[in-house]
Amino acid sequence: MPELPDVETLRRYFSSTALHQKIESVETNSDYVLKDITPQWLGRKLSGNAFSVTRRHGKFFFAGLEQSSDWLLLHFGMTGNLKYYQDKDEQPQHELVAFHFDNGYTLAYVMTRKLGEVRIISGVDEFIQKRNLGPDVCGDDFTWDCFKSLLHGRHGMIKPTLMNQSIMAGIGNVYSDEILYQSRTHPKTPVNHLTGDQMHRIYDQIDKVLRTAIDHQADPNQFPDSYITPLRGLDEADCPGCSGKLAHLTVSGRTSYYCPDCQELA
DNA sequence: ACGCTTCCCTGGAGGC
DNA sequence: TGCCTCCAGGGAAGCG
Repeated sequence: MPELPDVETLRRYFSSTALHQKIESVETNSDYVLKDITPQWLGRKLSGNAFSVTRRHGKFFFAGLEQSSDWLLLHFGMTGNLKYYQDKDEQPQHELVAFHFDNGYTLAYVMTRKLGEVRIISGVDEFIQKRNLGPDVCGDDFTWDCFKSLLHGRHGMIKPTLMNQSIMAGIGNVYSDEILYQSRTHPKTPVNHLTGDQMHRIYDQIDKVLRTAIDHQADPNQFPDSYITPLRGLDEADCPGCSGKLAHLTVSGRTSYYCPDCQELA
């Protein structure tokens, strides 16, 4: 479920392992995830070069190159991961693309369900514009005033609004549930029915929940006891905040976990 | 403008 | 054991 905290954790992993090493070759085991490029072209673009810097916007990861203005773009879909390894017997299953470095190590782009994306792009800001991505919800420009104006005039339900990457970038199904649980808001609340206080709670919890998740390497098992993310998928789990049970419903085609008592629909 | 459905993909779970 | 169906979830596309 790579959402913002997962991708940020992967970005840090990439930065701590794969920077400033000469890329010897690039091996593509499934070209399904390659968009607009061939394995040969990907290899030609990267071989002999080195990654020098990383960026993230929402759920998109970018690695800049030392001797070129191009960027490698990775999107991790629902099941994407990275693994840096040396021995061949450590090679992960479902390694779709392998970046081989001249120090003998390999960085693997791993994904069971192939709903990911690998591209070479010429500019990050240009890509963000072209994809029509909203501001990154952990970015400096995602202020309270910004959040207010993004919601202004909208009539849709709050959960799909938080998940809409062209309104704001980074929140997916799992973390929208946590943010709404922590701010005691029903996922189906129409945006124009939110009170000012409720909106402020949601804004505060976007920051709090995502930073808490990043601080714990996006591992739900390490999240605070007051969080419901670790309880996803359990049947009739106890609500951490009241004596009731958690429930789930479908909102715009996705399963939403919530507490019917703590998150009443106004 | 918004929500709903369908599709993409694959592995794990549950029913028969 | 094996087959079938459903589900997970990010995102795009098409429809009403």
